[in-house]
Amino acid sequence: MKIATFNINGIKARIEALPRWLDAAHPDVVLLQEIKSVDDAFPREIFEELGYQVETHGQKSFNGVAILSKHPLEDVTRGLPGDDSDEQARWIEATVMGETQAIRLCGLYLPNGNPAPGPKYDYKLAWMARLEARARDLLALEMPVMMAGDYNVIPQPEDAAKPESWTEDALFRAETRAAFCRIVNLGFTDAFRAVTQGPGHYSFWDYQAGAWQRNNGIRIDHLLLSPQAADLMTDCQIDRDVRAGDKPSDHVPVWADLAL
DNA sequence: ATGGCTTGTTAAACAAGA
Repeated sequence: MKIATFNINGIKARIEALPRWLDAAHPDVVLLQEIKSVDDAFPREIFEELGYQVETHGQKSFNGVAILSKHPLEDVTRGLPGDDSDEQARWIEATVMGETQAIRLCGLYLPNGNPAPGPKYDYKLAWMARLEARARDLLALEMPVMMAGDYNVIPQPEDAAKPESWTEDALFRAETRAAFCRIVNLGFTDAFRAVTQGPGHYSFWDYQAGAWQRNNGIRIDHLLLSPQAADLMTDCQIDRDVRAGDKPSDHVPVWADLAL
C-alpha cells in the first residue's frame, strides 16, 4: 500500500497539478495539508471520479487537511486532542484496512511558529506537546500507525541546504528540534531516513529567490511510523520532480510503501 | 533580506507562509 503526504498549498490552486501527480504516482492513500478550503468547497467529485474516498477537515482561508483513499476509510476523527479551544484545522485520523491488517493514519499540518519567540511560536510548541501525548496513545495501540504531514521541522542540519540561515527560525530552533526528537524517540521511525541517509534531500523549496533552481531546500514533510508499521515498510521516496511541473506547490509529495 | 513569490480574501491592498 502506497501512502503519501503532500502539502498542496491550496486545493483550488492545485486543481490540475494534484490529479496529474495522482495519475503518475497512483498512491493508495494521500494525506493532504493546506487545502485552504472549507469542507463544502472542496472539489471532492474530481477525486471520487479518480477512485478515491474523500474526507476533509477544512476551514476558511488557511490550514485544512484531508485524506484521499482508494480503500475504505473507517473511524475518521478530526482535530488534535488536548485543546477544545483550538479552531485551526491541522489534524485528521482514519483507519485503512489492508489485505491482512489495518493501519491508523494521521494527517497533520504542524504550525509554522514564526516569528520566534512570540505567541505563534508558543502555539507551535503547545501543539507539539499535544502531538506527543497523542503519539503516546497511538503507540499503546501496538498496531501499525503512521503520522504523516508537514511537520514544519528541519530535524537535522543535513536536512537544509543552508542550515546556518535557519538557526533562529521556528523550523530549526533547538526547542523545536528537541520537541520533534522527543516524539520520534517514543519509538517512531522517520521513514525517509530509514531508507536514505546523507544531505541533499528536500521536500520544500521557497517560491522566492530562485530557491528551486539553486536547490536551496529543506526537508520538513515527514512520515513517522510506529514499530509495527516500520516493520512493514519496503520503500520511502520524495517525488522531487513534482516541483518542476506547471504551477507547482512549494512542497512535493513524500510517500512510503508498506506491505499491508 | 527588512522577504525577491504564491495563495486566499476580496476588489486594492493585506495576511500568511517557511
